[in-house]
Amino acid sequence: MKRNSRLSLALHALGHMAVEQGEPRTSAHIAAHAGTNPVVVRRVLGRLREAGLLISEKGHAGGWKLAKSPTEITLADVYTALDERLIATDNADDVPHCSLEYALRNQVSSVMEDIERTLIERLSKTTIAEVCKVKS
Amino acid sequence: MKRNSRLSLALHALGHMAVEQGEPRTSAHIAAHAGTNPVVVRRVLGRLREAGLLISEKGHAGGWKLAKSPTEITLADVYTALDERLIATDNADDVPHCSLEYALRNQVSSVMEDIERTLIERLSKTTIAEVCKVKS
DNA sequence: ACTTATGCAACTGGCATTGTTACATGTTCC
DNA sequence: GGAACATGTAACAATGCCAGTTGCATAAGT
Repeated sequence: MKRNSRLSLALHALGHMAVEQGEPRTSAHIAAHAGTNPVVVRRVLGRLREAGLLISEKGHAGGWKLAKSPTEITLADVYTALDERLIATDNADDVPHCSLEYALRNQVSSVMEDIERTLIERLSKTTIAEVCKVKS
Repeated sequence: MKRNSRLSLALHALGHMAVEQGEPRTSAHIAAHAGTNPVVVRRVLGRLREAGLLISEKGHAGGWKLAKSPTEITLADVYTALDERLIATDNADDVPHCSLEYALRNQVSSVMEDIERTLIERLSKTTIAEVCKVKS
C-alpha cells in the first residue's frame, strides 16, 4: 500500500460525491471503488465530517454526502481537515542542548512553515468542483 | 527515535565544521555530540561527500571536513544531497483506472512539484555560514 | 425484530528508517 | 612491517508509522 494515501482517498471520495450529488454513498461502496477497507474510509471521511465538509447518516439509505456545494470546498479545506503537514518538526519536546543546532532548526522550521502556508494558499485557490468539472 | 532526522543531523555536523574549520572531525565525535551512532553519521555524511560538500579521510588524523567554504554551501545543497522530498507522490507505477482520481492526482501533483521547487529556491538563499554566523 | 450503516477500539502486518554489530579497506605513526 | 585509527559497507535487529482487519456498540429505516 502507498504511504499517506489519506489525501488521495479523501479527494477521490469527495470528487465522486461532487459529480453525483444527492444519493449518499456508503463507506463500503467507496472502499470497493478505491480498493481499500470500509473502516479506513470511515476513518478518513470522519475527519472531513469533523471539519464540516461531509455529513454521515446511519441506517437504511444512510452513508456520506457533501455538507456544502462542491464550489465551496477547496483542496486546502481537505488538506487541513486531514491535519496533513509537510514538515514533521514537532520539536517542542526534543530541546537541543547545542545552540548551533537550535539556530539551524529555527532557520529550517521558519522556512518550512512559510512553505506550508504557501502550499495551503495554493490549494485554497482550487475547488473540488473545478477539478471535477462540475457544473454549478 | 525521531523519524527523518537526516537533514537535522547533516546540518548540525556541517555547522560545527563551518564554525571550527581546519581539524577534521571523526564520525565518532559527531555521533557522540548528536546522540546517535557513528555508522549513521557516516551514512548521512557519505551522501554529502558524494555531492561534493564534504571530504573524508581515513587513518590517523582522518575524519570529515568541508570541501568548500561555508559561504558556498546552501541549505538547498544539503537538502538535495540527501534526496529529501517533501512530496511523496511517486504515482508512476500506480495508475488509477478512475479518470476522476487521475485528474485529482494530476492537480495535486502539479501543486506539490511547484511547492517543492519553491522550497529549494528558498533554501538556496541561505548558506551554512549565514545560519552559523561564521566570519568569512 | 431485523437489516443496514456508521463509530470506535484493539489488534495485526507491512514498510521505512534508525540503531547495532562485524568486518574489510585504507592511512598514519612507530 | 605492524599496530592503531578512521572510513566504507553489508547484514541484521529494533522502532515507529500507517493501512488493514476484526469485533462490537449504536442508530436509523423497513
